[in-house]
Amino acid sequence: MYFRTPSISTMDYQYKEIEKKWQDFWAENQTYKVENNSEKPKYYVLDMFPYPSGAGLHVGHPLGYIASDIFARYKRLKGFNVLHPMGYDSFGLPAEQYAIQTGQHPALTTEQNISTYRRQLDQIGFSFDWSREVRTSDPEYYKWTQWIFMQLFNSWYNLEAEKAEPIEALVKRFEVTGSAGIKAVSDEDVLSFSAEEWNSFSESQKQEELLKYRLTYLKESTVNWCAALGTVLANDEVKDGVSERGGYPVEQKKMMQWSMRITAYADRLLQGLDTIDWPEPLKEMQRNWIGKSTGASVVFPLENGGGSIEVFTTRVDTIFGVSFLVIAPEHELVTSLTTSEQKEEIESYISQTKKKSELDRMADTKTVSGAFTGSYALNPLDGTKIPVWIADYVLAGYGTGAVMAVPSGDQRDFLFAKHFNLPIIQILDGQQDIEHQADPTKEGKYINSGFINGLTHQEAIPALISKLEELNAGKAKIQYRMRDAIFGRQRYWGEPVPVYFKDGLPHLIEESELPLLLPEVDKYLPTETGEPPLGRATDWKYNGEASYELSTMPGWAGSSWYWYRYMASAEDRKETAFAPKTVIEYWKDVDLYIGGSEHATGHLLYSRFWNKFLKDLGYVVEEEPFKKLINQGMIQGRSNFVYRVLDEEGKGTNRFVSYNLKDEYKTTPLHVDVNIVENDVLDLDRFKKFRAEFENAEFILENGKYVCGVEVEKMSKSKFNVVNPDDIIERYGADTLRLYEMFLGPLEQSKPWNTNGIEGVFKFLRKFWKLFHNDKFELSISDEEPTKAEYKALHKIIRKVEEDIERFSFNTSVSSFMICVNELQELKCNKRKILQDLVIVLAPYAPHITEELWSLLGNRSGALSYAQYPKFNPDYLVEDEFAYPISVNGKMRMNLNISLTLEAADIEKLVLSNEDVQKYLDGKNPKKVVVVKGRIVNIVI
RNA sequence: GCUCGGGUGGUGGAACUGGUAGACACGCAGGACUUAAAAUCCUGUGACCCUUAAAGGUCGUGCGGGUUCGAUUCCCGCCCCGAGUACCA
Repeated sequence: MYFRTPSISTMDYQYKEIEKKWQDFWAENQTYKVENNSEKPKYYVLDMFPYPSGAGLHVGHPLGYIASDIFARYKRLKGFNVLHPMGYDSFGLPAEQYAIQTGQHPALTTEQNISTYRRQLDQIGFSFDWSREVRTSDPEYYKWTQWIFMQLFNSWYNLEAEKAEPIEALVKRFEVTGSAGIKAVSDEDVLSFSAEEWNSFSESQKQEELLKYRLTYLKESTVNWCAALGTVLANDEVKDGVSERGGYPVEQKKMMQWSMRITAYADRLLQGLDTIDWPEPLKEMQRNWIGKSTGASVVFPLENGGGSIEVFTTRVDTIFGVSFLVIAPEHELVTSLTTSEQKEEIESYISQTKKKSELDRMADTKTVSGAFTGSYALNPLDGTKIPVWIADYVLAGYGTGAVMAVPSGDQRDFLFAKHFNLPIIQILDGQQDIEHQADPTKEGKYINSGFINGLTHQEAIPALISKLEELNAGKAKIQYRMRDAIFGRQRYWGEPVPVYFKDGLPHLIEESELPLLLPEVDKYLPTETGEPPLGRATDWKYNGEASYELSTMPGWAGSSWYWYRYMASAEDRKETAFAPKTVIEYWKDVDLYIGGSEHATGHLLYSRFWNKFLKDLGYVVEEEPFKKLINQGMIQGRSNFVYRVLDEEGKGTNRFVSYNLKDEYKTTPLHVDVNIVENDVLDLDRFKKFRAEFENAEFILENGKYVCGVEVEKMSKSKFNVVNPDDIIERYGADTLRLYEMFLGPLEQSKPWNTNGIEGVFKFLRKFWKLFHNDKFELSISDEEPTKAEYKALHKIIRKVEEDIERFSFNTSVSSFMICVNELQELKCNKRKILQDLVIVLAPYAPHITEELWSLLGNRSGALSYAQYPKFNPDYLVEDEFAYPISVNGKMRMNLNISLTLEAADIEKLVLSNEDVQKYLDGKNPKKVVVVKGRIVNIVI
């Protein structure tokens, strides 16, 4: 027997002292500092880093971090060299909005917010290697974000090689063979020129042309302009026609903007999804966002010569069913197509459309509207005259902004044709009921369709494509929904773009001049002339003369490569690369990434894009950055309500009625701070202090208690339902918080925060503590050989936790820990051979209490984190008997203990001869007896 | 509308490949200890029926069907909730 006197252990479980002690120990001893060279296999566990907001962490934020920390700690025990870093996505709008209101520099608020976050994170006992922290707003970091921007500027996408290449390679080809034979992803308006012509271009002509090929480029394009935020927004930052942050209106506006040629990677981004282990809904969202459709582009010549309308269609086989063309009201040909008779009608329709906001236009998809231009196009295959209409159901931004309308096959075209009385032509004998609705079928043989009459869908498509190619009137085409990403923001708190302007053309600054620091400004608002805030910086010129780009980079810039910066240790960061090549070759990619699904089409798509680009240039080694990804569910708020009694006039009194009695009164519900409610029972004294007006409140109680109402809502201050992890830790400790967040349910499911069950988890830890101590709370450990039952309890949990962690089922291991401790308590087990292994198994979940017990057991402090996970021995679980459930006609009737050495035939005999079974048989012979060894017996009568 | 999740006790949830539905925990009820309270421990707890009790029976995983010796799990049809997306030609 071991006894230990003074110190923490002579008392009940003292989580506060224990947790403080070990958090300090880990920090002082740099327990979780990772080396970049190791004999061990690597494992990279990454969390989506937070934006450090002023509100601090609430109880929902750490959910994913706890899961990833358990995983990281588990992998260490399993002998992996684990990279588990944390940092801050510290550029962003809220700090800047705050700066605008208060004049305080965003760097300052950001710094303060970060220290709050850090304090809160440290309290939870994460095993992060803080020596590798990154902050996207740190010049030492954004230097490399700017550097990557420069690489993009200096690259083009070669479709033959299917990868990005240095722009010099393109220049060389222009110099030797001109533009002929170049297959590149570029703007549409690229010039055709010979080598001689290229060589005779002026420098600025050359630069202008190259800009059309660069992977980041400046171009006049239609952007989402948000006046309230004073900036453009990317498509993924606009939701339902309003800004995602703040919900301000967004309008379409033409502006000169930096863009990223992400469309060059559309197909690789799509293909890559098949190679990574991500949640299916997330992959689906990315597929939809990329929106690949295979079809054909067809050119319809105009009747009066001079020009044509190009359309994109996925059903070129329906071309003989086209009875009109529709172009978007914004289409560039609208003016020239409009005849003088139709001018008034068209103009009134366009002004009508403009008045409709984006939101109305999306909401109202039922009403059919449009106007006839007065002009006709010709079907390129048979010369049929086809009227050209405009309508707002055709979007300017997709395809060519023009469609060929086939009313018999497309419901929208059908409605339009019915409304304006246009012909509906059947094209397949398989189409049904086209008097009443369109039938998009591909079944049957073509009719009314010229040379494809009698063909099937399969046969018609290639025949049409080759015919169209022959006539020079169309070709097969693949269309993507995804657009190039706008990359500039007219804001202050972001990375400056390392570009200056000379003769109206952009030029990169020298690499040696990085980082281009964010200049000081007097105010964080646009200038009087409407330029972005950087326009306020005085004397901010390149070489004292040339203007810098005044936009800054968008929020996603810094987060599109940060996982590589973590690979670089503090020493590595002195080197001249974002991370040393050897280090990137060691860590390669992220093995497990945990974060929210809200980043599906933003961060996760841009990161994959930049990763592929960096790989093309040879800076990184993997095509996909995040091998496995898990979405943690959202933790919603759980609001509590009190019910204020109303008097006859409907005015609020100072009486409050308990939830189940409220229907007997006229009441109005009132949010009450969830922190003064426990298990939905209101703490009356604290309620009286909650607000001055409640000081003399009276209560109508049920069973002596005031029961509150409950509703699930978003966690927010105004609903008084925010639960701060600090409060939970104060009351129960970090280990309880960690276990409880996992115990709440499956990681990926969204669920409301509800502290109702937290006591059970806390009790479990106290029981666990007691296993090591006697009634006087003195350490009491036995070196005796454990019994079979004790070994069995231990080895059950060893295996269970392994299985659970590998499938990210953290909630079920917590239950199993409880079962194990209950069993050991029952067995009064205090044997070292059992408890020490149990300490290791529990360590990833509850690192503080286990460290304390580990050292109380006489082990070296801190060594627990790198201990060896106990080896599961199935021998301990072997049973010689099993209580077979005996079913009769599928209904479980009883259990019979039968030796597991018996085979099916013997079991059957044994069961049928049993007295109780005989009762069910009632003298009859069973029709069939199913025996599954070790599982079940089913008797069919 | 389309796509993807999900419907299990009073509550959170468990049941991993078709094999004892409701583990574990909360809550609730009763009891022990205590002058008392807290803490702790013990017992019970899906619904209904029968019974003094022991025991027993019927129903039961959103609804309706199917496959199977056996279905929360597989198949078909429907209802409800949540998320994403939306005139994408």
